[in-house]
Amino acid sequence: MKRNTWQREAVRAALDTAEGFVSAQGLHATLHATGSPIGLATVYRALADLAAEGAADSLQSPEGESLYRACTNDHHHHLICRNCGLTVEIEADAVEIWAKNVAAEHGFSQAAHVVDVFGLCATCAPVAPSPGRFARGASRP
Amino acid sequence: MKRNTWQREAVRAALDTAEGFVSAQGLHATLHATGSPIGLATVYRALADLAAEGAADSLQSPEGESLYRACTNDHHHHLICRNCGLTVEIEADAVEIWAKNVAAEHGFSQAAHVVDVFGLCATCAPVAPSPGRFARGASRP
DNA sequence: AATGGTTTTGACAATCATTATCAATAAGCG
DNA sequence: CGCTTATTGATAATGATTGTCAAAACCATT
Repeated sequence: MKRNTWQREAVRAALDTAEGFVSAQGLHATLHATGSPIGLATVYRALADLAAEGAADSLQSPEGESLYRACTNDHHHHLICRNCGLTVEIEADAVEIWAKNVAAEHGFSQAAHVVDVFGLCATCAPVAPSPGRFARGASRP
Repeated sequence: MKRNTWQREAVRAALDTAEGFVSAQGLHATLHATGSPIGLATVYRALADLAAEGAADSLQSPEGESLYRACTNDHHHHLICRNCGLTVEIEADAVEIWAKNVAAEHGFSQAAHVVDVFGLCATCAPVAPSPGRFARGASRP
């Protein structure tokens, strides 16, 4: 049976509050900063559960960290500033269809896709390109 | 000055030979298996160099491992079997344009994108879904 | 072919995110 | 309230990747 604990609620609340994507480590740090004594392992578990039940979605930053964000439950992709982490949700029906088709054309089933765009947002574009949390090169366009 | 060493050639050759994407660890294991005494750190460095100079492209498996593949130097994306690692190169001009546009529309510059489709290939679809090297859920479609 | 200045290598330690362990705790049912 | 069992959390373990640094290799030059 699944039980409701204040820890899980805390993680869910912190996720809802967070702007853009956050790492499990970052979320744990945030929670601690607000006085919550929640354990790190618990944050990982709660995030994994939320992602599994569709209440959060996850992606990997180019450095390989897993990032999570509260999910509005409809499918979308993300435009992420590689300097400040600002995230914009983008809808892309065209891409959805394309992904499904291209998989089918090659005999693939159960297709999942990773479609995310990293760049510099209008605010960060002028500043020095200090490699922030979202730096290392993805597959080059 | 950049120097040519047999180690770098070995990595390049092993990459060319490999089917689909391989991890640095895997490539190192393969090289050892064929008798090469190359060091693990060297494989990492060689792969990073190859990726930096555009001779290889890299992506992250859903588990967060960095995977590399010899690059044919024109830009494309990948359709990857999450069970056996079979990789199909796919071209997607439409997606290229879409990514560029969506970034521009939101004031983003220097856009890079991560567009890869994971699924089960025709061969693996029937077999039991044993979670192979490419298992954990990406952003759900 | 020998020399010398630099780059590269490789064994190993260090780092860092994530997962496993397992006794102690707390949820929810009766 | 008491019992059963899922959950927590401190810590150890894991596993990929990167840093360190002396020794070896590369290559232009002599």
